[in-house]
Amino acid sequence: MRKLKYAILGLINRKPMTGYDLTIEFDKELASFWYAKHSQIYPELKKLTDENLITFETVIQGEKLEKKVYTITEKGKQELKNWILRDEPLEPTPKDVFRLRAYFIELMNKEEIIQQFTAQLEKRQKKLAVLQSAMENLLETKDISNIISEEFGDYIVLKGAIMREQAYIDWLNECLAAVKASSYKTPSPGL
Amino acid sequence: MRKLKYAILGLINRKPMTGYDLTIEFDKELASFWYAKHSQIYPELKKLTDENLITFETVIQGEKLEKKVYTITEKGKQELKNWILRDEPLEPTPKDVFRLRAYFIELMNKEEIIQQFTAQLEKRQKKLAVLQSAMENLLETKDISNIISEEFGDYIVLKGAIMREQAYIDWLNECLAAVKASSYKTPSPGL
DNA sequence: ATTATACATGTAAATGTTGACATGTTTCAA
DNA sequence: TTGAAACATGTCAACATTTACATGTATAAT
Repeated sequence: MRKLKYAILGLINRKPMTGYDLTIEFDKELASFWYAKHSQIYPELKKLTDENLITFETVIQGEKLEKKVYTITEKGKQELKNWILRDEPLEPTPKDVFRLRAYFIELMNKEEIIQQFTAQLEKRQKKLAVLQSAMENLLETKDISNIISEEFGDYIVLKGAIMREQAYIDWLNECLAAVKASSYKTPSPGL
Repeated sequence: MRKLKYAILGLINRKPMTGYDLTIEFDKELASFWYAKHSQIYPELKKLTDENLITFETVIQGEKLEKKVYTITEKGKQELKNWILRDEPLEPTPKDVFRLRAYFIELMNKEEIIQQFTAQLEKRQKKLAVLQSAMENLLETKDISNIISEEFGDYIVLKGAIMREQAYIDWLNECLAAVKASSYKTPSPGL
């Protein structure tokens, strides 16, 4: 599968980067659809170098701090272009711990259900707000008129992330409304 | 983390099951938010048994086929109830290979983009249709009026899956509309 | 009768991922 | 000037997950 391979190849293809830059990029720009820890990135960079898909140049930062700036090779570009056009079957739906808890709703009483769903809703709303302000910023600073551009790629995945979060929030609100409307009364313990 | 532990505990809490039953359950009922292969399930059942969270009874099916029917213990129920009320921070957004490809849109030309997004749209629409017919069936066969019930749990996660797929489809349609409306012309090769 | 499919349970090697350990430099603010 | 935060690169053990290997029974249709 080697998905991390293509995530890294795609990023380095955009512009030469260090392992540290990749780590930041995964945390910031790709966070809404991919992530990787530095402990996974550095070994993968070594592997890609061994496979001649990337090369690096050691650059001295300041007095003595060495960093490795990686650049994609022709071979790397070919593999990347080959991957991007592959038509693969739909992945299994990703795991979601909150939905797993929601499925086992029979283990909670009405108050606990409302508490759980409300807490989740608040977290999701905060996340949505962050995405929306990122979108405002993107629209102010980037030109997305050319669909064959990194900027348009940035735009559509952010748009997708906002729509996904909104749908999650809509679902949580629907669940909360149904639960609150329910006449089921939690038996008072000890009465 | 041991998330599979709680998925299994929750299912066995609903009713006693074999490892095979769990495998089917993950593939069918839980597919929209969890999954596990039998090669992961059997060792986990062994572990949960060692931890006294479940016990099993060997049942003979037909002449000699042995199956192990697992039942949750009191200790298992306690751990499950404890887990369901835990308030944990939002998980990182799940990885999504299609969004990763979409992000690197600059690697495709207009025709390729339309082809990729259309193919994805068709797959998602088929998936949505499956979910919608599952919902029709659920509403016909199950009573979801009691919110503290397995049936209501089944209902809300299915509702959530439908809303999530619809949002994905809406996003794909928006992307396709933007791409098709774009005046950017792919340079004809060789002219 | 035979055969395909579903039922049933496991293990082992490889791969993917996380969390902790380990080390050192540079920059900026107090 | 000193201390915190950011910059920078790595390894290792443990855990999670997949793929392949491995075996056998029961049932239903042909």
